[in-house]
Amino acid sequence: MLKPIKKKSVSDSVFEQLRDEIFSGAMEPGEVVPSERVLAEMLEVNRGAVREALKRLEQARLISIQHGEATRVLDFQKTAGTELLAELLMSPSGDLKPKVAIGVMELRSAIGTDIARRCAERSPGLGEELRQKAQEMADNKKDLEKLRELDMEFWSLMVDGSQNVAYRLVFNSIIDIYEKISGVMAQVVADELRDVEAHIAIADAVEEGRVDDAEFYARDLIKRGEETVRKIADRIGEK
Amino acid sequence: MLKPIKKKSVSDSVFEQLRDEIFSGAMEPGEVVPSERVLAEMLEVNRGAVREALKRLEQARLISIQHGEATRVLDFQKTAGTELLAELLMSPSGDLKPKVAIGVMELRSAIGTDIARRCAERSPGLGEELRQKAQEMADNKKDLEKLRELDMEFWSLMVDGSQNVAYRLVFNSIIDIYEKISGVMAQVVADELRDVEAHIAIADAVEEGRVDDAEFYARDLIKRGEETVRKIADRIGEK
DNA sequence: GTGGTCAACTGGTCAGACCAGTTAACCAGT
DNA sequence: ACTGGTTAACTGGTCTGACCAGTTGACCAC
Repeated sequence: MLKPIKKKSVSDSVFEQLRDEIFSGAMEPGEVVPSERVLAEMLEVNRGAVREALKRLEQARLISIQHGEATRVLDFQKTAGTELLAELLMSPSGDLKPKVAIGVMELRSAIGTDIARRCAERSPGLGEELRQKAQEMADNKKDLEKLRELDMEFWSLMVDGSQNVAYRLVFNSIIDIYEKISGVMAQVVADELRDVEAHIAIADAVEEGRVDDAEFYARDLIKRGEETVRKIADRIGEK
Repeated sequence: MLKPIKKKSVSDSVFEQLRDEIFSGAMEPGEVVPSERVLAEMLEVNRGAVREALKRLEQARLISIQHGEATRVLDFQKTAGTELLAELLMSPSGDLKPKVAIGVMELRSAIGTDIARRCAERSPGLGEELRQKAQEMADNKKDLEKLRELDMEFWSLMVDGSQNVAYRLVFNSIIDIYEKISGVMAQVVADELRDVEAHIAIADAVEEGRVDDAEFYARDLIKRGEETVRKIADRIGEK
């Protein structure tokens, strides 16, 4: 199928180039970034475009800008938020970093279990809607990509039910990853996607406010993807 | 003590103003943002300053910009990452939103326990350093602010030890909150800060690779702050 | 040594022009 | 009635070139 063409503006390119330099370690924390005028000259673009890119890098906590002083690279590992996870997961060449991938799956497990618990605690009324979503999954058992979408919606409901904005924001960053590498992801969590019974079990537990059960079923479900990723990473590590 | 003066640039002001409009709901998801030229005129600033602010909002996933089309407000609850937690926690007037605060503490609990476990699993060598940090805490039992800093360093070591970038990024966002409201925070987690024994117990568990113990002690330690915040929030809710 | 001055950086702001993509209304031609 | 081309009026994207405003360090006078 045809897809919309991604346009890249000049400031986007500047942003990406500097971001990759920082992620790759070519520009180290504390190092000074060339001045805006110099950067503009080096990249053969307007200073305004450079400034826009620098503002974005600053917003992403990758650099520190101070009027009058030189702009410096920050240690993004100590300052950035989860919104950078997806970009961090992918090396500039396009393949995934195994260690980061494992980390993401662990994060997913850590919050996923508590999301289920809080949802059961605070929003038992969502049980019915959750079960419907699970039923939809049962009706689409063959289309892995569709399943992935439905599973995402299932969990999105749960996150809403947990009534926790912090979880919501972390969830957003994880979903961001899912959508950027949906093909790989659907494979990795295929086991989870196909287990409609587990989804229903969670829905029932939520509906009846059985917080421990909701957490238990969620943990049991989520851990599979984590283990799959770990196995794949190990295999890559052996090479 | 004297503090450095915070300077605010024009584009910062534009950014904050629009961000608050979005956070407060005054600008709803899907709504169109006035065009750059109009915004510049309304705010009586240069268009370049407006563009820089819009680029930052775009990076923060609060708006969507498309060449030729109108710029639109996104549903930040469905797109933003954890870097916005601190800003989201504080209402424009300056006080804290109880519901968000509870959410942050739950997130802290969810990842904190697994951080301890992974640290014990992957970096038992850190045990000694952790114990030293705990000892430092014992030496500064009276200075709550100092304790808070040391506790932060203790946990930062643990996050390093967990060898999980995803946890690191979430941790960064939480620390960001700690530092923006350090006074309040030190009070809320005072119980945790003063319990040096618990910190040492975790350090020992890490050193000997006792993953379950590390997790258990961490959970026991962290849950106190969570409960404190919940109590305070309940008290506010009663009013 | 203290404090003033100045030049040479840095980033911040600005006005005004033009390029480029999107949309909708209009207008052929089929 | 539909298709496709044209045009005008938006939108954001890029650019030039200027000036304002902090920071630093070298230099100088007291």
